[in-house]
Amino acid sequence: MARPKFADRDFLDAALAIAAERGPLAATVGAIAERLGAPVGSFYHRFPSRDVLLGELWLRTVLDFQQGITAALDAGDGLRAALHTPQWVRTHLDEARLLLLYHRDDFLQGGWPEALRDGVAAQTRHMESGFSRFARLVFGRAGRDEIRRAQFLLAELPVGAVRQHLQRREMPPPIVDELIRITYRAVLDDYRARRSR
Amino acid sequence: MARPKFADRDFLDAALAIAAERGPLAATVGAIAERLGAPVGSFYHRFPSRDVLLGELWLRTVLDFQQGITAALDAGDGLRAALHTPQWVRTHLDEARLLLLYHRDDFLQGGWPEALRDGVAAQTRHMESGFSRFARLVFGRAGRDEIRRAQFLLAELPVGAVRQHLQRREMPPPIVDELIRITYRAVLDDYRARRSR
DNA sequence: GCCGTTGTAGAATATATGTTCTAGAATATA
DNA sequence: TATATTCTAGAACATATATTCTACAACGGC
Repeated sequence: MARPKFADRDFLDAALAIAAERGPLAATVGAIAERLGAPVGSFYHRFPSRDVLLGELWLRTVLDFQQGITAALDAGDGLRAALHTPQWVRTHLDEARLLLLYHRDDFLQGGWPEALRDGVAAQTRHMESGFSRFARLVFGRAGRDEIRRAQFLLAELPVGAVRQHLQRREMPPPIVDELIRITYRAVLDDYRARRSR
Repeated sequence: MARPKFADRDFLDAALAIAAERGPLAATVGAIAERLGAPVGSFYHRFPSRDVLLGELWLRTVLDFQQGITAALDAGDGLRAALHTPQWVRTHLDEARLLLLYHRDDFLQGGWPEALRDGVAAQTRHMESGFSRFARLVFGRAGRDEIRRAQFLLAELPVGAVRQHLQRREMPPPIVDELIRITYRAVLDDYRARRSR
């Protein structure tokens, strides 16, 4: 066989760099190949379509991100799970821009490629089970209200607090963690107060 | 002059409907004209470019949104300002999707058209002065830390809490306002506790 | 050393989309 | 009524981009 000059990973990494810099739309097949010094033919030798490449990029990124949250939940530490987002963002600025500044579907021209459907569905399930676990961990049960609060503490709050810094391509300052801590405690206290009434 | 069949507003509204439904990318000149039953020639008779149309759409929407926050600040009611987002979202679902689910620049192909630069700069200033006013209102001063907290309470928190509902095209339920209230109070209390130490 | 396989290389193709151009209809004003 | 102006109408054009196609180079096994 011929000596491969480029690996799958190279294309994924190039796409990540471009997407983090100028948005996922800028990650065209031409731009990716050019950044790598590769011909577009080589691209299509590895990936059946641009959608598959970007889909895989999104998936590998979100899985890496979720791993930290899952680990915190395994350790029974809800606050650490909520603080994982700013932490992860600090060590994965490019990936974080990709993941937290855009929607899943902004990456794709068509819908999700058949080959990735299962992966995306599994990711969704994993995320939802994370919310349930969190709810049970900190609220003691996982009813509708508890899950909604879990989504808030685990996702909306940390992502919201981090967004403006991602947009400026800067690391989230400590005040971000502080705001998350304050809110985390307040929502828990409120829940307990409500229960005991 | 010939009888106009279409007004500027018609094109803006058509673009809004399409963008709210399928994202700003789907608001192509062709799609907008088709939705209106207008020829593309008529489009370019009114707007010098697609970027100008989408830029104007974004501007008119954000100005409408900000008005409610400004009114609340005028009335000296910080909590109402923070709760304005879910309120406004409930009565402006399409506009809210446009504004809160996408970035300013996702609308445009090129940069901001010269004609809109001033408007955007004015909007930015208005927003920043809103944060300052809020900081002074609820914290008593507008230093770096107070402004950061203001951004959190006025923008990141409410927008974050509302996002998942926008994505599902549903009205934010009351729990959203509840979470905002809880967090609002907690951040204020924390600030006062910190000051008195 | 020959051949099939794997990959590089980049030209060619198809399509989508923003923009311009040409033609003609409707209306106000003279 | 004649004419300039404002629009409608949609074909024509340019460009960007995903994808396919053809040619060839490197390497492993025979």
